[in-house]
Amino acid sequence: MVFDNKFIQLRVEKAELLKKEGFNPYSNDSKRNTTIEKYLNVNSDIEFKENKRDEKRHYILSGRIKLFRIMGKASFIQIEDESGVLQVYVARDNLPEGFYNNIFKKLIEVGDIVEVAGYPFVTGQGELSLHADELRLLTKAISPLPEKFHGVTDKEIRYRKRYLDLIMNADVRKTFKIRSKVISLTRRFFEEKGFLEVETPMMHPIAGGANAKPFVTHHNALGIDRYLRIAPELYLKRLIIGGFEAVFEINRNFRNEGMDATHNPEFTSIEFYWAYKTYKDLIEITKEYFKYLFEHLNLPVLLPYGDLEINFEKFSEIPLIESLHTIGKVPKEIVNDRDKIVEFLKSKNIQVKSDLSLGQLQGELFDEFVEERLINPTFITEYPVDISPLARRSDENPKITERFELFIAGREIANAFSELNDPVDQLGRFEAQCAAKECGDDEAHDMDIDFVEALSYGMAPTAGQGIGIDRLVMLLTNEHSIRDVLLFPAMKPIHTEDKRDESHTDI
RNA sequence: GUCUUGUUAGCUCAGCUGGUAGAGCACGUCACUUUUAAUGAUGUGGCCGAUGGUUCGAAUCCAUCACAGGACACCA
Repeated sequence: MVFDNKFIQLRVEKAELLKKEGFNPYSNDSKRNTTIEKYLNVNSDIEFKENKRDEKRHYILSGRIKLFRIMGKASFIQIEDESGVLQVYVARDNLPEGFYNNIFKKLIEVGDIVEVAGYPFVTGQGELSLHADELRLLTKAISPLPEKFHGVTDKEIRYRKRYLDLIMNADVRKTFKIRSKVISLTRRFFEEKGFLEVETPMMHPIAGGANAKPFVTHHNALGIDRYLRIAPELYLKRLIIGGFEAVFEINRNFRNEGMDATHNPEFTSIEFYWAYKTYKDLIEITKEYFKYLFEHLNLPVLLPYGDLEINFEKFSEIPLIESLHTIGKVPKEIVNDRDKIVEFLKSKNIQVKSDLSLGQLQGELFDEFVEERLINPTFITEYPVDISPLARRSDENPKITERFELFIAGREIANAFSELNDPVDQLGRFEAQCAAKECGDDEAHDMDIDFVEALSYGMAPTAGQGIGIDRLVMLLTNEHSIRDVLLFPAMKPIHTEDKRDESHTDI
């Protein structure tokens, strides 16, 4: 049974007793007329009043009981609502005859949600409190809360029962409020710039726009498989072709890959596309975007992140090949020589597939020696074309693309480029990806002939960018696991899924 | 996927080289009308993650599994 725990049984009995006494343990008639935060602000003058109280003021507040201190004929309880914590003084003689001894002390406890009415006063210890003349149970909690001092610290419980984590840990609520603000500010920033928010499909016939393994689902009516999207890119570009000149989408992507501190199977990104612009313009708007976030979130430009301090006034820009030498300390003479790179990697005990191209090997060098050293915001530019199947070639050097990735605290935060709009080139790149797939690269792009056809109608020169919102929020909230910025991170089921699998077959 | 650490009361945690399972909080009972994790007294509470094995005897040793944390690998 779900409720066979003895502590729960006791509480269920209390709920029954309350019903017998004529009190609904789940009443639906809250009369709350202010929040705790407002109450504390409005009554901050009470300490200067005579007797440190004002019996003429009267408020009704609600919240969950977090602490319960009974001292004979009077008690202090602490209640918490979304806005804050309030101490309430509850004395026998201020309540109806018998209520304090028989109901309050016996049947109401930590975890319950109550409504209190009374006037403001300041205690001998100097805490602005509420002097209650009425106390009512709104909701009985039949499961006891975790320990009042340590709370829940077990990560497994915190992620699986996020509601408990939120009840017990005020900072967790704060983190998710910041997350919400980041998304709201992001939306506002791009709207103010004239971008149009759009929604493109989450179920794709071809999983394109990134290199990743997709989740597969099935459409019964059509009898066909669909892929949960790994990126919205190819749809957003179709909209640019259609004549929208600035679009963005903030939404979930799904990638069927491993889970760790920076990867969750579903994650949120913003992608935006801007016609008649280049990746150079994106560097500028990205700097502006960060400035906007920092101003509106009141964050210091020298942002602490773990042991690091990141300077958000110090954005720098460096081409990938150059960074290999200047930041990664890879000998200058080898970075453009395929064989020498292979030899170098071997000497460092790094295993790579034998058939990698020069561009791919340069990417390996970057991942290995440069990425983790990029602490202050750094735009790495001019990516090799072989690792950028959707980016426009540089006019000066067809081997590299007009692309950048933004790295902060050793992590990729954004990926952007001037978009490839030559349909013939795009077709060729898809074909190369397909060849790679034949050779065992199961994350290479699939051919999307419909997209190539769309391009053939002409896409204005366009720049586009994706930003990982989860990792951005991690950075801004000083969290080091993606699970701490996702309300409900993916977790393995506790019980075996045998039954589920059986029922699955007859769909 | 590999390595590593953990899983004991509702929660936070002890439990040594194997010998009848412990504390604090919470809960029950009693006392207490200005406390701040209130306090004092007293009591209840456990399939020691699961399954096997070794042993006269296992929370403890061994193996397998499950879940979680960390590191690495994979992953642009």
